[in-house]
Amino acid sequence: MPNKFYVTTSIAYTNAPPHIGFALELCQADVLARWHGLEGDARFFLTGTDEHGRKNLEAAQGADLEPKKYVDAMSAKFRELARSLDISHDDFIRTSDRERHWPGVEAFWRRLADAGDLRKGQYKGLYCVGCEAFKKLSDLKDGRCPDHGTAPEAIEEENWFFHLSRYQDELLGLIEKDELHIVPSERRNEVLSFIRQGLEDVSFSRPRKDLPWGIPVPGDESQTIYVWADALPNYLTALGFGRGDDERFRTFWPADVHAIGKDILRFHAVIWPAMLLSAKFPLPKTLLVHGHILSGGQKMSKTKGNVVDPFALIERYGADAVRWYLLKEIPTTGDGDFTEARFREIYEGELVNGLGNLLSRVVAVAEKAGEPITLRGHRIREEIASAWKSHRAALEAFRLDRALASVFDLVLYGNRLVEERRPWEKENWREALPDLLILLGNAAWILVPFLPKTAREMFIQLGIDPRDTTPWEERTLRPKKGEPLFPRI
RNA sequence: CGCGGGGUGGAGAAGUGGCAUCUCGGGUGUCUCAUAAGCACCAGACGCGGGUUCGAAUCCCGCCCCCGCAACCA
Repeated sequence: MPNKFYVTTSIAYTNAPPHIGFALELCQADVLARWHGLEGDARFFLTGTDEHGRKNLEAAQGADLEPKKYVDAMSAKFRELARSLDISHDDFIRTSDRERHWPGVEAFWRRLADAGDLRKGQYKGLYCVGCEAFKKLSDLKDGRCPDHGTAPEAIEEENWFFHLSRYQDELLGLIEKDELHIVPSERRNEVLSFIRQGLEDVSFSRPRKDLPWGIPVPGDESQTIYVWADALPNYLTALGFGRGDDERFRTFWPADVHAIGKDILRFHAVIWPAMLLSAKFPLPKTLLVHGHILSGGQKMSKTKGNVVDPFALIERYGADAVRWYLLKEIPTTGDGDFTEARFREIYEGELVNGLGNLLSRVVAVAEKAGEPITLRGHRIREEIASAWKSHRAALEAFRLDRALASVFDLVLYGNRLVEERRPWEKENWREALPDLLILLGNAAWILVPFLPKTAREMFIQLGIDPRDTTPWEERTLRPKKGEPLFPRI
């Protein structure tokens, strides 16, 4: 009986085109999914788009499109991003999908209601008439709306509320015991201290007149389900929850990893688990929280003109180069920086001159030997074993950046080995090549979940059949030069 | 005293008590198999001030600076 592994990204909000930050999240989740697949686990990898809400409606109006037409087009761009990044997702859920998403959301809502956790209440907020929207204190400048310069008025409206406060203690206990494991620990601390400050009940609906683009509250057509209760259950609805066919749901829930950004930590670490407790469903096991990608040390913003377009980058350098940068250069759980200059440095230094050139020089010599190479490597067994050991430890700790660094360590070691053994000299190649080929073969295997295309190309050039399970020492390879792994640009 | 992080050579990072590590960039030398790639060596750093200790980047106190959050915005 194989283990199951269910990993998700957050669903991307469609009011703007795909952002490099979402590319990061896709890559992280993809590595975990591919890795578990390789380990023989039954894996399920979900991503998708969050298409309701006021901002989507406004964006559609701004583009002079029907909301549905607008989100169809935007959602397609996110799918396209996943495709061009070689993401291996098994499903793509859309919150506007009335067949696949809505029934589960409604069923989930009813479970919360049945648990006695939904009640009508007064939502108090600061309403800016100019914006026709509620404002947060942090949105205001000197108590005034920055866009209109007017002080918002305090108004109340009737909403459905979720009894979040009821789950405060239970939640605290689960996170303290790491039954809901939050990675990294700084984020866990943040959540714990937030919960200890006391949780308030949270508004789960909006009047339909203010928020017409969304799912109506079951049994109360005057209200629309608000983002938490609409978007978060995507992790369930994609598995078939609420649609009668719930075999996948029974197999894969709870999620093993929700990959999310630090900006939505609270929703995933507090509101979502509380909703699941209320619905009597098991909680996700791990929240993997990544940071933000800055551009030249600054937040990306359209006005600064420093927004990085993932498509242009992939077009120019290839999916694997982008994956390498996002997975290795950006600390998995911290903030990272992105500039094209830095990207080029890494591309040339690590991929062109490092990995690509090493493969190239070893394969070239092996080909010139003019006969198949029988692998009898043994002198580097320790180095290989230690690379795998640190790789695996890093993966298990969700440090994908360090896990990838072990490949680069092998590259550095490989280049030193080439200098030391001088395989291009006739009397040396028989002795030197087996170790070098084994080293590259292992590097390729480590790379499989990270840079799938590159790994495949390495296998081809090395003459390795990835389905072959005989020990390295019993194989004979016929390496053959191909195109450079990473062309100079 | 709202909460949580952080400040290590020119850049990016590792390092929670024992000679400060790695990559990029700079300099010098060198190999010639390779994608004008590789390898070796050199220069260069622990925000500031106290304290604990035989010994502190690491622990404690104070200060300065930066970032995120401060709930209904994904």
